[in-house]
Amino acid sequence: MPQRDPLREQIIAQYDAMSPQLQQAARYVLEHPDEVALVSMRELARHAAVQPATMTRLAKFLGKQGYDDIREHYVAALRRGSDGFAAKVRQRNEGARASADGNIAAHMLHGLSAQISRLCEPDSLQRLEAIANTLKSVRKVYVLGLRSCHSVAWHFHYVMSLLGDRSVHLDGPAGTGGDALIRATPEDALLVVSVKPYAVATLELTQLAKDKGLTILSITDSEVSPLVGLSDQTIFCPTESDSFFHTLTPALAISEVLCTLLAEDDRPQALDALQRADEHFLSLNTYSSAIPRRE
Amino acid sequence: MPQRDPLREQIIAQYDAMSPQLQQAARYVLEHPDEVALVSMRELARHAAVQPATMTRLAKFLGKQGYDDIREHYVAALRRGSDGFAAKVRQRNEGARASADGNIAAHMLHGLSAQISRLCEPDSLQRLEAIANTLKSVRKVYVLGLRSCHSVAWHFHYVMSLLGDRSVHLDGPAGTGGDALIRATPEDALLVVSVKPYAVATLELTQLAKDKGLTILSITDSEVSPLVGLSDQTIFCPTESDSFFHTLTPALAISEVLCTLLAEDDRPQALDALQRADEHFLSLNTYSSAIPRRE
DNA sequence: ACACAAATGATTCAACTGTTGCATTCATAA
DNA sequence: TTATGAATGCAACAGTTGAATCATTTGTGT
Repeated sequence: MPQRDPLREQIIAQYDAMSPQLQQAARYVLEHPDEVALVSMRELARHAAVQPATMTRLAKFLGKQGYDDIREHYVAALRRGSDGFAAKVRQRNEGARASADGNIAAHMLHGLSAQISRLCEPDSLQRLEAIANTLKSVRKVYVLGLRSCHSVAWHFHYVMSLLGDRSVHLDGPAGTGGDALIRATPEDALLVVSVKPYAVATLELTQLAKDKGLTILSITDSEVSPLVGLSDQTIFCPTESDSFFHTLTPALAISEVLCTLLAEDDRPQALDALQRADEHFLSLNTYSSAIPRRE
Repeated sequence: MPQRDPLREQIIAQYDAMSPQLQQAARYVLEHPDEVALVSMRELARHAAVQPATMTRLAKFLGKQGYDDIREHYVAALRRGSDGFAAKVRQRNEGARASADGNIAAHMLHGLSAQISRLCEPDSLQRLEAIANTLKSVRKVYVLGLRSCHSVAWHFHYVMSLLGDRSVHLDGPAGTGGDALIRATPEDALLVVSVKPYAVATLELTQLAKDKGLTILSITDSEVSPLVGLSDQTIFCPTESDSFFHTLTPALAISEVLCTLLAEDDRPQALDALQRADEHFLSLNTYSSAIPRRE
């Protein structure tokens, strides 16, 4: 499928020699080749969060005479790709063959894609927004997810911790995970993630939080999950997959959507918090090279 | 192949009512739809042997507000067409736009769904299978994912740990995460997950593992990720999302697919391992045994 | 601490974009 | 023929494009 693309290869080859801004521009070009052909340089630069001049400089850096040389390349590629439908038919066939060959991976990915897209049903969206609204209004958010759900809970907490200090992750070594609930009040909420089989510790901690008067929000897998009875609000994530295991990809998607809704609620504050996080990590040398700019 | 194109049909329907010049312009547009998206109006007019103004007039004649409406139509068509794989995605996107009155959640979920479905491209599938094959053949799998990628790495390790003891998670308190590499040998592999911005510690540990002769497999976000140069095999996951944050949902999907491929490789053994895990958890009362009755 | 070079941001400019109003041409009917 | 109205060509427009220039910041070696 990947037709040889000399310019693309050239960009990759010279990438390491570029300045940070040039890298950012180059990376965007690599990831959105069609856009280069379809929009103006300035718009491309805006999307890449880069100065327009940087695109020109990228062209010069690659030895081209100007940005138009780059665009011309991608225009030509797009022309070739779209007109001769021989290429397209070939692509289709390859894809079809791959997925028909009893290819587990393709089948599973299709399934995941469908499950996530099914989360767009009105009912789910409504629940998502409702939970997001509750999360906005509370003082602190305690996040609980054990065993397989740890990844989802942790990720939610991690993103939230970049935005402020309202999130507390209920986890820790030596069974101390629930200790943070000591200071919880009825003005707080517990976001709990659990899918079948439901860990006893999760249910117990949830019950404890409920007794303390916290608002219980849950991400779980079924109407008959034991969490439903304990929760004020619930959103359901599909977990069925081709394999022995439950999938947590839809649950993670839900958690990411929640984070986005929360951040979007107060954009300026979110941007401010992220700015501060950036500076923090910069001074700690946490990340390699440049930290991506946000607009 | 010609998907339903309302504008095209409209042009054909109104063709007979057009003046000769308009017909000439319309004819050229019909026969070279890509050109409309790829070149300027004046150039298009030149190729069609028509006055520039005629193109504007054609747009008005079709009830559009201006030429840009026509161009936008063909740009959109080209965007979708070049995706090749995303015939379904197209429908979804249209649906999303219709139902999304600024609905962030729906838009984001649609995007995630599309990204995952794009992983079904032959190139990605091939990389997935290749990595799975390598993973099958090695002695131990060390799993590394820091910061935002922790969730993916941890989840992979968790699932693998249910299947056997071949997986080692490189994480731990007090910066001891890399210590497990002490006993690593060239017969082992490192599965490393990292997306931009790349944590320095991740790159350093990966380099260390590479020096020790391990096979390096990586899940990362770009051809120009610093991991590419360090890795024997790489699979790419999209990370773009509507929000400030990168999304890790596609990366998690990839990791789950890898787990499935590994488990599927030796079904009986996987089932056996799971059986033993079940018994273990049962004796520990880890999971809530019965789903609570409700009426 | 300093100077120096590279990288980046801001400003400016000529060329080009799509659009519009007006002049010209053309076909047709009286 | 001439009058009439549509179709067409032309020229000028405001806005945008990609590029060049200069000022400022940033990083680096001494």
